[in-house]
Amino acid sequence: MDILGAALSLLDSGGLPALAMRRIAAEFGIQQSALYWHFNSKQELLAGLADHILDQVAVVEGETWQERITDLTLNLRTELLAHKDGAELVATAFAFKLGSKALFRSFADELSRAGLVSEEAETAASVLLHFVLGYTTNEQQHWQAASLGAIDGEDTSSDDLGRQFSTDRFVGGVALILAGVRSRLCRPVDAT
Amino acid sequence: MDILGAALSLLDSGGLPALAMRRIAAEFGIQQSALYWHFNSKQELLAGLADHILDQVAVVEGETWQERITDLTLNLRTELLAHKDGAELVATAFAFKLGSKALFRSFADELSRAGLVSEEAETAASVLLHFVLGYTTNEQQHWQAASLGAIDGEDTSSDDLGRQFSTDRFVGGVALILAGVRSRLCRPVDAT
DNA sequence: CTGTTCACTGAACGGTGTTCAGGTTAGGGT
DNA sequence: ACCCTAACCTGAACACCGTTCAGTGAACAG
Repeated sequence: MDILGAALSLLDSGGLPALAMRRIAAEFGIQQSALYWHFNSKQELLAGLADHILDQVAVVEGETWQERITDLTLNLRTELLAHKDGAELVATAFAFKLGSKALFRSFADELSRAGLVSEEAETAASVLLHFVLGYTTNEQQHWQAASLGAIDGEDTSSDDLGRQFSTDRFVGGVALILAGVRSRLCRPVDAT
Repeated sequence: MDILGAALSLLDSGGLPALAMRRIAAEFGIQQSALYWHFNSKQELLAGLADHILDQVAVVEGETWQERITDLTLNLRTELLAHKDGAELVATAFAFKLGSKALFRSFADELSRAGLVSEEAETAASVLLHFVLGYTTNEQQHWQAASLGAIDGEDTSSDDLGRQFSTDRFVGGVALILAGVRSRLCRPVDAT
């Protein structure tokens, strides 16, 4: 299924607007109607592309569970930022189906292993995922809009929103969530 | 500007797909091209509609700051669920511009008043907003898909994802974040 | 030689956001 | 009474979009 490869290179060069069925088909050297033999709809194709991107997130080897989860969020963010409109694509595909449930399980399992009961682990995984996807989507759109405005000569240095997005801000959000997780660990007396 | 009123009633009855420029114009009794005198693009119209929806979130009067913030997230979620595709609309408009920065400030100010330094207050506000928007978007799409499947006779009772969405799950996520916030409050010695 | 499945073509259908030149009203300045 | 300017809107087009469907050819099993 190298159609997704063609779609990915199209995404990298032109962003989400470039992902039209006609363009994907042309990039793959095919007629647009032929795509509907491989995918039932464009939404399914995009979901497949999102999964294909998420498959590339590097696996993580940290000392403590907090390092491992932080690294996982950072790797995820890096992979999303690696493709133009990558965060928005994955975020919408994630909403479409429960999008790459594997990723959700990665977080939930790590949190379970850390000592959370499964329901709280899933809650925390949900909070983490929504933050990573939402924050990174905003961040990426901000940078891309800024680089577009730079061409048009917009003033971007006095942009006080600019300091709102950074790796430090990002890990700050993750750390806040993990602080909440820690408080859930100490409470039960029989923490195995 | 009652165009937004026409658009809102159209959203309530038909969801996001009903928000086509032609349909909005027809509902308002106007030609579609006339909409471009009032808004520069569809995206601006949608952003205005999102703001119009967010203006309706009830103001909150709680005892403690944690009650106030929890109530604020609940009111926000309620307002998003009140309109078909409301959560998705607001989430995408929120990404477009910093969408109703007023809402962000409501959270950040409340957290500042609780005793967080301003940078951490903004981080926590960001985490809260992304969770509310992301979770509610997923939740709404799940219910709407389920009510569509119910017509087609799909089995919805054995859906193990069904238990993933509820008010309790939602406040659980908020509570987890607030637990993280509390841990930030006790750390500085001179917590005023 | 026949039949079936796979992979695809070519052409169309109905819909979309956006643009643009031009028309219509209302109101203020002189 | 005149003109001008601004607000507001029309009508028609433009260039796309996702999706469908009847048909074509190659590969391959019996």
